[in-house]
Amino acid sequence: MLANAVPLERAFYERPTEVVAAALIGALLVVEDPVQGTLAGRIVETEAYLDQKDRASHAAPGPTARNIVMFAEPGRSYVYFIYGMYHCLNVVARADRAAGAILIRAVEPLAGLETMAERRSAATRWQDLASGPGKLTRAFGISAAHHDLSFSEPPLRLLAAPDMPGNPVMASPRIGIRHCADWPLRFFESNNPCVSRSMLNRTAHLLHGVPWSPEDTPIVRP
DNA sequence: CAATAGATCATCT
DNA sequence: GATGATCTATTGC
Repeated sequence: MLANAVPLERAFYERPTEVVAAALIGALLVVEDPVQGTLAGRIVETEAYLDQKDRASHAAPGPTARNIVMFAEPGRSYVYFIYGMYHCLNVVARADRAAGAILIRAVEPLAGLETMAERRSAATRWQDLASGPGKLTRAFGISAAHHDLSFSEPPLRLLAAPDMPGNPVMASPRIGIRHCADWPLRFFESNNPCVSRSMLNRTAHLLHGVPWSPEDTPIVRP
């Protein structure tokens, strides 16, 4: 599967952030570990973080030392450290020259499961090796060393979704934020056991056509 | 099941 | 000095 997979090209990332976030569902994340070899997973959950009008986004205050890559070249990584303990992996993407990034929240492990299991001893089933943004970076060994790298060459690669049947994509509010908590910018594959938390008890809906964006505005904005 | 506490630090006010 | 795009263990129904 990995042998025939094609890297995502620049045009893929140069679209509205929420469109790219939805389109990443089903794509393959591949990380070359210098010691353990190839680790791979199929993306099953993402969240879009927009520009200054999105108060939940790191880009909201405008460019700073930490978030500057969100304003820079699409198709590169934005890795940050949070809660004194975890790293989060983002993909820079947007249509204009504003800012935007997509948090990779969960993947379905495909290769390197033994390495992931060693690093994620708390996981009791393979579906939970990377079923959350912090779990994923721990399983894949992603750290600050992976910040601001291209996704088009090792050690970080994003490959187009293989021509495989996948379940429908759904949208819901983002998780773990205070501001703009109603914006439906979380995307996940329905009925996939590798999606983080429970998708129940949350208002999720099937994604028809392009994802919602703030300009559409039926949602109550703070 | 659901709710909560604690770990732990880079970043920004 | 407070905050946070989290995870895990533990407690209580």
